[in-house]
Amino acid sequence: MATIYDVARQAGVSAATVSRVVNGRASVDAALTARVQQAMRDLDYRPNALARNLRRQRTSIWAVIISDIGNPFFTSMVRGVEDVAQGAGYSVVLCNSDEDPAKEARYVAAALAEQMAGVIISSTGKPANVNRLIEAGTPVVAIDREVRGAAVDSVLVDNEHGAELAVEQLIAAGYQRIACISGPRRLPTAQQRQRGWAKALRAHRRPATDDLVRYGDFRQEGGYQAMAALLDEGEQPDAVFVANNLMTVGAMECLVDRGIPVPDRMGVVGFDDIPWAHLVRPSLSTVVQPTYELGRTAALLLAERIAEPTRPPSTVTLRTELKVRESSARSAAS
Amino acid sequence: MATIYDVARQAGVSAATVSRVVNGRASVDAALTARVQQAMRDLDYRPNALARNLRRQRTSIWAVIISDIGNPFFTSMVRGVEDVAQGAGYSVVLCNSDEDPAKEARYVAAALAEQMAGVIISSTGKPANVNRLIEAGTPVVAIDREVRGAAVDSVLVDNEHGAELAVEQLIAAGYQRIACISGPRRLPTAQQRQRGWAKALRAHRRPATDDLVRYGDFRQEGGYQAMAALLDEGEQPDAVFVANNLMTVGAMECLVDRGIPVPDRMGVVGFDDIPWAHLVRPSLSTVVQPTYELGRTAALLLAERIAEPTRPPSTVTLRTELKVRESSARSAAS
DNA sequence: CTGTTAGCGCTTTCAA
DNA sequence: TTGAAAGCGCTAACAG
Repeated sequence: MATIYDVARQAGVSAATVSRVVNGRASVDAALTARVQQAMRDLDYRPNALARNLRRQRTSIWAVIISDIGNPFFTSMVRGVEDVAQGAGYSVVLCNSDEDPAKEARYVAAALAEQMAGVIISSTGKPANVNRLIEAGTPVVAIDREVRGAAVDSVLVDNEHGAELAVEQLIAAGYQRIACISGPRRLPTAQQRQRGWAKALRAHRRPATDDLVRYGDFRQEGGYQAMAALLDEGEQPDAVFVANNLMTVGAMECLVDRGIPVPDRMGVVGFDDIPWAHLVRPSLSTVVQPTYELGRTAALLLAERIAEPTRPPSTVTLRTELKVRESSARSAAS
Repeated sequence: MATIYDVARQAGVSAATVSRVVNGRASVDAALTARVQQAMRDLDYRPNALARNLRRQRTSIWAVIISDIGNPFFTSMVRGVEDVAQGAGYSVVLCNSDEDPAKEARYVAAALAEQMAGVIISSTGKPANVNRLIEAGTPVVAIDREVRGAAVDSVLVDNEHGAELAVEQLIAAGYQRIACISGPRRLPTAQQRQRGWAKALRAHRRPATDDLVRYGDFRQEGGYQAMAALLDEGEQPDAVFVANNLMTVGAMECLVDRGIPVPDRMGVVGFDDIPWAHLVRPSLSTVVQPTYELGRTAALLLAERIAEPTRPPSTVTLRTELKVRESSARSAAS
């Protein structure tokens, strides 16, 4: 690999001049600029970002640490981040923590060691990881999941309200015993959605007892098992609110396997959409989150924090919306 | 951020000794080691990877450049890569080229500038990008998509054979005019799958003419449009082989919208599975790829190439398997 | 406008 | 076993 000195020699100038040309700096003589550019082409010169970053004490890469790359939720979120990042001159790399705090810790350590310019993180729930970033002075924005015990810019959605909407709809459709498949207890999103479920039920004087709740892992398999548990353990719900998209798919799968017709014998509403929700039969009613906007907003916030590191952290909460499809619209009352 | 010199001062040793401790090097006196470790803890010292990498002339990060993070195909592939990488002491970052050669070029440039230890790439089809890596001496492995015009380690699947299996099954089920929704013309995977379709048809003396082929973009929307075109332009196929998973979903969507019953009036087989293929009604028959294994194998190949940079490139081809579900199993002959 | 010089933080000879 | 010193490739003062 050619270095800046090779280029300098070839062009008959100093390394500083090459550096100026590379960085489009102030008035370098046109003739020299041309010579340098020619030399760079001849030598196929590529600046070594490692050296540059070391010297500058900053990089131009953002890390997005997501908790499950298998969740389509993140697909469009990442696009939102990328679009903003690119406009602001940053590259984005994705790190998949797979809901594993240890894996997340490794990526946080890497982001720190590599002096990443900023981090957007959908936390697995360990505030320690986020705090490590903050203490080291790395600009960071929490996305999707609030991080308790860390003063950090955050972009969230109104989880509780979205869950209420979902349950209200099930109630309006005439369902009586509405269960909840919640997520990992440590995750605020799961807690908030479960709380929304309970709140809506209580508002209508319906039971919102523990035996109507099961906890999954936010994966398809977890949804399947939670649904099975609900069915097997004699609670006899006639509807279920599922706190995340992948688990909703799993729950549906279970219902299909058991031959329980949806929505007639079981109403289903899930939190967060899936791109093919309407292809599934019956099509899935879901609480839709503005995923792209979530990513965009987080990126904007990150850019602002980088520009102004000392300003107090802010939280943006985006609205969710209920999309009623077939799975929650019973044709006949029970 | 504390530097190695801060630690050295605090522990009353030289920076070299700290470095030795950090890197677990040869015999450093036990007492000194203890003092250094204490100092590191006191100062919350984290080695600066930029400086280290600059000095060592290598990093411990692999970049995986994928063409569409929205495709579940990549989810499990990435897990395969991560599992091997971690065992070998590397971190993995994901870059989403979004099927855009320009975006891909940017990530290749970044990988080069950041002196990434290796790259696994599902190419958008521009050999130039891959060649840039090879010429710069960066270890690289092509995954899923062969790169023509580049001598590179590759992990592929038997696309042509998988497509043949799919079409054979449609023929066996009694379908007569079997269309093909192929992918971007520039992509070898699309070409190979289309070729497999044609080969199977010819083997049975069936027409495999151009008017039975439409080209999508490997996205859901493209599949929808291609299906619509097939329907609207008077070809009247009674079955369709779709060259990728997302497009299969789009095609199904179109069929639902048009009220065309699958598999009775239209048989469908797609290439590459989706995690919820059996939830869709009718459930989707697909050619299944060993995605996790694909990732694993690519990672293994990359590790080997890093260890032995001069060995000739090798290509590993993995087998596909046909999973027959409802969408290709017509109950009554036409 | 251009070149000289001094590091960024780390590792690695080379001596002691 | 330990330390001093050089230098990875680049940028940013500072002179000229």
